[in-house]
Amino acid sequence: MQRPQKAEEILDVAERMARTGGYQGFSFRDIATAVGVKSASVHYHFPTKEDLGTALAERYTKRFLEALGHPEEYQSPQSALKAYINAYRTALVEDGLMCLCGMMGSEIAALPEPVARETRAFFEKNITWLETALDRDNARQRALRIIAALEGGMILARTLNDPDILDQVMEDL
Amino acid sequence: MQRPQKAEEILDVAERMARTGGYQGFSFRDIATAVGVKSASVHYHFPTKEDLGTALAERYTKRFLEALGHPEEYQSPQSALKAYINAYRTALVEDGLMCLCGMMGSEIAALPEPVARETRAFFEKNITWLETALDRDNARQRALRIIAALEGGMILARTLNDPDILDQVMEDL
DNA sequence: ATTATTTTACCTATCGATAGATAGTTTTCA
DNA sequence: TGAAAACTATCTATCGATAGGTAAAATAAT
Repeated sequence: MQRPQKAEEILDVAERMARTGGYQGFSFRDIATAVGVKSASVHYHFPTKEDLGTALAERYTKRFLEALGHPEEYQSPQSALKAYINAYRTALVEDGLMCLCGMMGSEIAALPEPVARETRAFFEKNITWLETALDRDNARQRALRIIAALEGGMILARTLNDPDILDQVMEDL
Repeated sequence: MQRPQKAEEILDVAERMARTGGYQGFSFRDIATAVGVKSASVHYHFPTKEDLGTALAERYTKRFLEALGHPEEYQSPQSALKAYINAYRTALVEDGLMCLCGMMGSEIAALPEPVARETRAFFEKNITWLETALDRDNARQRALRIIAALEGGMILARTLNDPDILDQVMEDL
């Protein structure tokens, strides 16, 4: 069930492109060139763009949640929240990129259904993670607020070219 | 200096497309078809896509701020904020579309510089508007938080197909 | 030898953009 | 006033580049 190494390489390149220009921001040709193969080889691993987009969102969601671990394992809701916010900060500062699903979420009405479904799944799972981590009244509302602030904060920080904005937005939230 | 009627029609159609699929989400051909002319005629009014994208962001920003009016004219910071939030809710619920500049902001690294500049201007002007409206300590930070919550809230509301999410995110903020 | 992978070579459709032409309108000026 | 010139807005036709996608042949790995 594990993916061939080349397929992972393709996903790596495609993810960077998608987190820069969205679903329409990557092409088989450009990916192939960056990986050092022909575009037909990309089609071999991911027959259609829909397949590639779906795999992209799936892997992104899986990695994101795995990096966080289980919310119950944190010592306090505060430390879990801190880790959650830090995951976004890392994406923004170290990768210098948007959140893949924030990107594709804003394009949701233009996505093929399977890609849209997987994008939705990212947010649903994130909401659940935060609800569990926060564990008190209005947990869902608080989860929504945190995710919205992070996604919007990333847009602001990147657009205005000031990574500190993300921290300013999240301070004491 | 006023734009021909046809040019406005082109911008109307292009805006709807851009607010669905981003900067790469509209094409001269699709716009032309929707307006009922040939793509060469769209190029006549807007020579390059860069020109069209810039005009799109400019007009969007102008209309958005004009609809809000001057922040000093509101009776209280609360009522100004309420009006500001309502502008986003209208965009989401009535138009059923993302904020144009939230959309393009997430794509910022993939935009031609003039389009990126105009997108930045939207947020700078919005921050200034809110800073004036709020008028107290930490006004900039509060402005950033409000805009981030609204842009992120729109993404969540649209992705999860639940307009109420925007209100839940903004409640008492 | 068989399977997994990649390549060559191509297809159709669309992209942004341009050239050249043509009516219709507006402006200039003798 | 009326002819000449310029401008507006559109068209047809085409460009080179790129999009996603496919079939068949070649190569690599087991």
